[in-house]
Amino acid sequence: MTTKQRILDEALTLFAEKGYGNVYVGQIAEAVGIKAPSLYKHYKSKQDIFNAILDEMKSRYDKQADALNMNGSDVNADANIFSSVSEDELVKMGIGLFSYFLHDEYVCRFRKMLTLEQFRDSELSLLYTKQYVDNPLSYQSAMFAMLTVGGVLAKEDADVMALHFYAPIYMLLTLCDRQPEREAEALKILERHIRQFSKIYQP
Amino acid sequence: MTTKQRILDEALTLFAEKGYGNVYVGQIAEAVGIKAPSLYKHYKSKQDIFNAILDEMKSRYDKQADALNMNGSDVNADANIFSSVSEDELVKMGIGLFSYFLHDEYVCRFRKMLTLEQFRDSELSLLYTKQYVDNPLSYQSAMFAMLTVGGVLAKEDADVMALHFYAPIYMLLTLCDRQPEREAEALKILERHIRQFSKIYQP
DNA sequence: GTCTATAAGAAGATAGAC
DNA sequence: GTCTATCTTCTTATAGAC
Repeated sequence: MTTKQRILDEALTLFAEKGYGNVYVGQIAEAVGIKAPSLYKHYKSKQDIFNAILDEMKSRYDKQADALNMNGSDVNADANIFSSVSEDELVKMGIGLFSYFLHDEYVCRFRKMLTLEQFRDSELSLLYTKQYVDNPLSYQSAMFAMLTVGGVLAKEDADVMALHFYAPIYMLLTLCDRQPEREAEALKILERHIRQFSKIYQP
Repeated sequence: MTTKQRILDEALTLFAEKGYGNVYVGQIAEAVGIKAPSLYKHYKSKQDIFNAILDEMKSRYDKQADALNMNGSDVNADANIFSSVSEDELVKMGIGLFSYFLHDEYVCRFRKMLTLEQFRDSELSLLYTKQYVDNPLSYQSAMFAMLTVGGVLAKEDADVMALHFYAPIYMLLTLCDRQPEREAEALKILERHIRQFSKIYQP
């Protein structure tokens, strides 16, 4: 990993913990193992480092969405998979999504950073909403629409089903960002949530 | 309103917008209409202003919980009310909770401030979780437990029912904190959520 | 590319007049 | 209780040697 990349990595860690305004370039430099003035050979300002993190995030986004099948376009291709999903598979899917968002070292730090900066810039507001609200909901809505057509789940409004499925995952995720010690508890209620979801939406 | 109170009020507004570390005492003073050094006749430091906001919030908490019947202890006393709640009343309750949290001028600013400071201090993490996760869930869990016993709703796990009812409200609330322009849209999906919740939990 | 030295300015807080 | 003036420290950023 080059020094230029290490700067982004350490800066993201610090921004996620303290917020942009509470991190000083000297701290980033120290974390990287160089002196503050050396940073300016790689980035022209502190804001430039922040922008580079944002750019890197955007370039990683498509890969991430593909890995989770969450970019929307693949839903129809996955129709065969979804047309026969079982309760256990739904549990696995929900826990997998939760665990990925919570533990992926890059995704997790980036979400925390966005959480702390979300009110300062409308670009960041939109990015947060897209990544953690709109995209998961629209992907899952398409999924539940197919599951209802396939007769796996009751024929109810798929947008609301997605909300019922995903909103608890989202709330527990933000809870664990604040209080990682509550992860085990969150996983338990998460499983109970999905099993009950599966039960109440039986056709 | 005294100058001392006006300082807290303007500081809270600024902290909720920018975060503690991005607000300077001069900005607070300017918002109040005095010069920075004058602040120090009322509070001994910037941190002291923040602590005073936290103290005020704690003292307001009980009144707020009472107003919403959300302090937990009154649930049993409200058994008569809850034993016969209709779908429309459930919608009204959900929208009322959402609108109160979103529009109460004090609650809203305080929640945004906590959002921006939640990772910096475990006291603030606990406070956020208590106010916006644990207390609403435990109150509603008790409510749904009664509604199931009363035969109004299906006899399912009340903790999970509370999660299904409240998590969408929470997610839409944090969405509107970021993007107030989406409130109308949020209210529509919120009503659809509660009507579908009522339907799928029919006994 | 990294360092030391330092400029330039911002920010929190104090002193003391009024 | 508010002000002006000032202190001290912190912070970003640049200059220039190596």
